[in-house]
Amino acid sequence: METTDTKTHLLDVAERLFAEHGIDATSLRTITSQADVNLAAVHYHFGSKEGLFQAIFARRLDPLNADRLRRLNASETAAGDTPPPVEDLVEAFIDPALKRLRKRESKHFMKLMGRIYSDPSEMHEVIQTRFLEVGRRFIIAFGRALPHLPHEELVSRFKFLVGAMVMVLVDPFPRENAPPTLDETHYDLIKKETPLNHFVTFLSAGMRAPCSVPASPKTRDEGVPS
Amino acid sequence: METTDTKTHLLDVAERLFAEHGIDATSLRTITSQADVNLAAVHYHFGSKEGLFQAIFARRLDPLNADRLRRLNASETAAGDTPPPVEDLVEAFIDPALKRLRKRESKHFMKLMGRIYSDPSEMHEVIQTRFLEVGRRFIIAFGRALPHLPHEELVSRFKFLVGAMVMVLVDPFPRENAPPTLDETHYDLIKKETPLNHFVTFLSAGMRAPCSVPASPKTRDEGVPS
DNA sequence: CTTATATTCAAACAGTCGTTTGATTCAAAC
DNA sequence: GTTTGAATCAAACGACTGTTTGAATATAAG
Repeated sequence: METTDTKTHLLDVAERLFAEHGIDATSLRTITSQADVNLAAVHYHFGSKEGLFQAIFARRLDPLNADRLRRLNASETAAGDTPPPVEDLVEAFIDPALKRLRKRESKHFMKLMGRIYSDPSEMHEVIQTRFLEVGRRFIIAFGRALPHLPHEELVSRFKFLVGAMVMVLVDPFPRENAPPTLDETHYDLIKKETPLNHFVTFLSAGMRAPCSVPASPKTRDEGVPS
Repeated sequence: METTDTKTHLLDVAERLFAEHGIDATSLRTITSQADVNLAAVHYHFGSKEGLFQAIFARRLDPLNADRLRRLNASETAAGDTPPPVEDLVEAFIDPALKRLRKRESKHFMKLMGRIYSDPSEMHEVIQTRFLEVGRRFIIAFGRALPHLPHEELVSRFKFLVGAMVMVLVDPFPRENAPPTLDETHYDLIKKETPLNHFVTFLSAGMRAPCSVPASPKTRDEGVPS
């Protein structure tokens, strides 16, 4: 019955190292030595390095997306016939991620997930596939709440929203653009994480903005000024 | 005088491969074979793989940031005593990047830069150092345009802005959440890039949003509600 | 105890990596 | 022509990678 211990221990150590140093830069020997298990244990329990990677995502990503969809459904039923307010949609998408970022258990995974968004490897399409349904559902919901918005601009705005979230996942602390002062260490670090209401306020205002003018006449390609 | 040809050729091929497949996943042998130069040429001209990487950024990042600061200064002098409108600040920050994204010359580099933002390697701090002054200047400018905003929330919002931009740099096309249909290939791909006015509209509205309420009483950490 | 199954282990495999070396080619200077 | 320095080249270096193997060990069943 030590199997489960070895497996979960490997998952924990690997997701932390993957998040901190990247996937390619983390060797199986580093993982297994820090986890105090034999090198071959990875292939015995997960088949390969990519199997280990996929197991990490299978463990955490599905509950995260299920949480998002659950809260989206709750907002929609609570709103009845009318579409739910934009704030609720933003919060239903963002808060499940921020909540996990605050919890020690999923902290490293959320950073890893943020990193994966801008990774081109085959790992990318794995989570992109898992993310597809959630993205589709939220775009539909935002489209109902903002029916005046052209579909193309709606997709752009949802991408901005995801980008803002990813940036916070990768680098959760709203650090000053200067090295931290000494008395900052007295603060509880949890309190310094980007708060949910910052997210909701900013992104809801952006989502609600009127449509862009079809073309900005100034600052075309470059060079010759108009 | 073939030195310059070899050097720039190496830079061009390397920045394309780094952007497409990642830095760790791109070997020097892949680069040199695609560039039709000898393997040792990398170490002769750049000293190491990281030297090559830094040369790629030295070539493109400083002009990009100089462009941003030039436009920021232009907006500030045009506005006189009053702070420039938020739209101009957003555009001064975003447009130099989007402009280069449209140009074939810097297209791959912008994607590479977007990827670096969520990379933890030592490369990250290299560009973070170069980015520091620009970020500081823009945060000051936004703070003048939005004096009612607490500094902490201002920093959060600027991070959202950067995150939205990075997401677009990494994945420039506002693709549907479905595989592209056949007739999409008839469109000019340039026309499908995320337009600047989508950016400015969304991010200016988010920047201008009123301050968040200090704490959202609902949905605290989890479990026990306060 | 014996058998069978699941797990761990040390050791090696074949391959790739960034880097270095030393000879060779090339172009301009004298 | 000779010399000098920069530039290119094939070849190898040692280290590290993910993966595989087969024996050793533990655990539980018959």
